Amino acid sequence: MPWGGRGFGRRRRIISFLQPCLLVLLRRDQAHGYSLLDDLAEFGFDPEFLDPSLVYRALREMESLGLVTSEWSDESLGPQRRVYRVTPAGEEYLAQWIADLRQTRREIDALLAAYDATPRLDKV
Amino acid sequence: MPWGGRGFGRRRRIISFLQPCLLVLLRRDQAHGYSLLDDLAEFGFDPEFLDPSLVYRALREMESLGLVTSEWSDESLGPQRRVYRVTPAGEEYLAQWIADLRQTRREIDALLAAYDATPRLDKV
DNA sequence: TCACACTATAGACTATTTGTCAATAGGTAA
DNA sequence: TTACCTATTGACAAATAGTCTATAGTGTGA
Repeated sequence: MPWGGRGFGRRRRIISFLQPCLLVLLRRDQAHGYSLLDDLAEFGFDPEFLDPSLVYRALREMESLGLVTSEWSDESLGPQRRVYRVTPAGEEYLAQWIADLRQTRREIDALLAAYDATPRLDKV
Repeated sequence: MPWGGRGFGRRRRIISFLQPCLLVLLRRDQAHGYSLLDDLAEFGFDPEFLDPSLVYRALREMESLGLVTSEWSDESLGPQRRVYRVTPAGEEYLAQWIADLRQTRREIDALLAAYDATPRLDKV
């Protein structure tokens, strides 16, 4: 065959928006999953419709990658909390992620510009 | 159970960047899959690494949704081409998609702003 | 005239990511 | 002792993305 499959190669996708948002919040201050659930509203997540398991899963996955660490804390009332904080590796990773998002932003801008440059025929 | 799963609810995801890009290109002028492969470079896709099957699949899926229509054309040399064009429904859908991307852009901006506002401790 | 390259489309399969749903458990207040 | 809020986890299903292979027409050069 001439070239075979190629996919997107090295190209990173636009999403996994949740994880960088969590890292940015944790960078400000260590926190536990349940509180982050509300803090995410800052980035457009509606706490009312965001399933907590998505947040917990994202945190555990980042921990498995060494981007955050956690420890149990029972300083508060109610059930124990797992408190997360960002590691130096997490800082590095986030920096890349941010660079990626800036690129993504440029690509979205390119699409929006192209859209705006071609007026809809039935509206002219 | 108190609330049960909630996911992101109605929230549309950021991706499927490919499909809106294709619609924007087709809105400019009808085209066939293979030529779109190169045109996508405008939006940051590297034609060298973009697997053609992704483009064809996206086009067929959009056709099944009634966003585009296609017809065979053998006006050219070489194998037959399936030429696509946008339907009014596709126009409507794209308009929503664009609105969505503007929102996405705002959310990315919010994240970037939050990131920039919190200097990295070990670099202060 | 055969091999090869290029244009063009399609299908099957895998992997990854997202989203849903249910379970568990400590504490408080009625 | 029931109901409710905080808090975390796991299993599973659905959707999306990515890889690889197959097919086929046409032109070019050995």
